[in-house]
Amino acid sequence: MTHNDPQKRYDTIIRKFRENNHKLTPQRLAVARILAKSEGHPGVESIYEQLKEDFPTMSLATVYRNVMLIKSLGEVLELGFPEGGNRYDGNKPYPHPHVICVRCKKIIDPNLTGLQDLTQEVAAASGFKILTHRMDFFGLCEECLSSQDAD
Amino acid sequence: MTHNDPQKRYDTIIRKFRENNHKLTPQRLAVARILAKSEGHPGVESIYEQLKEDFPTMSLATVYRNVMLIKSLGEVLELGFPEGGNRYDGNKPYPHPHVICVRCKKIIDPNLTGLQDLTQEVAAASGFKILTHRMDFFGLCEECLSSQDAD
DNA sequence: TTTGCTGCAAATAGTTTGCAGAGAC
DNA sequence: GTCTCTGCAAACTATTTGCAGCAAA
Repeated sequence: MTHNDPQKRYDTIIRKFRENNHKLTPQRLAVARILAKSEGHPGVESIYEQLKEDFPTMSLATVYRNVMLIKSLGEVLELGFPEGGNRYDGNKPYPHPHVICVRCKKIIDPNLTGLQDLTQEVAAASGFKILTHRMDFFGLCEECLSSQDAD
Repeated sequence: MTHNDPQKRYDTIIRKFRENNHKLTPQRLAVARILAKSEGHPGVESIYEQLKEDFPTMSLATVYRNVMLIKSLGEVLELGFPEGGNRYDGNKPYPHPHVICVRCKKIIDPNLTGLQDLTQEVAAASGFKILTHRMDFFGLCEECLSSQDAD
């Protein structure tokens, strides 16, 4: 429930690449490495910035394509936002609650002990066959609460 | 908890308009009327289509501006989606769970009895001051389950 | 050698904005 | 009469796509 081993996650993603006959390019492996740890739930722009150091010619389009590829393999959870700037979690690629700071955009995984699975109840109440879900809590993190300066 | 009286919701929105010195144009009132009942959680495009009958010159920009105005008055809940096509609920303009059909895009409000408020627990677990939340369940509605034809 | 990948630039689509005329009050 | 609102079209921005050259296997 806490944090998975980034190395194991990385190995799993690479295995999926091989199983599906995708070539192991340096750029692709680098994207996988960042998603495997997914520190801070990075966005495409953040991944791009991290990679530009090692790959000066790196293109944003390549980041998009590889993140989408890994998503299509079921190895990254995409947190899309209507305002744009999607965020990714390749460390825990299954639905789970998130807490999002509306000021600094930090995203963390809360440790909820008493969270029963609502899926059964929702299915019964709605008649739907539930496939997935999304649970986001928005607020201010401790840091942003302390520094209650202006915007 | 079920459905609010559209007339009362409409009156509330109009009152907010007056209180904040916004002019009561026919287009604005028409948007408010549709949001007050919010049947099926309409999107901007849907509102636009409904209004074009009465206002042949109606512009999409006007719908956007008035929906945003009503949102800024706290009288409509915006359900934004990363794929675009935001949906609105002016009948229950406060956070509540939604069940969304991934095929026909229907959105309903499930009647969840045993839903304790997780906000307290999330706040304790994360240190955040929680301001709002979003809870979406995605799946297939009964109609789409029955007609299991192709896409 | 073959096939898929990358980088660049152009295209896309939902939403927002500038501006001039129209309308609420 | 004043000031906001509307309608139109252009702008905006995150993301996607076409294409030619390049690299993995």
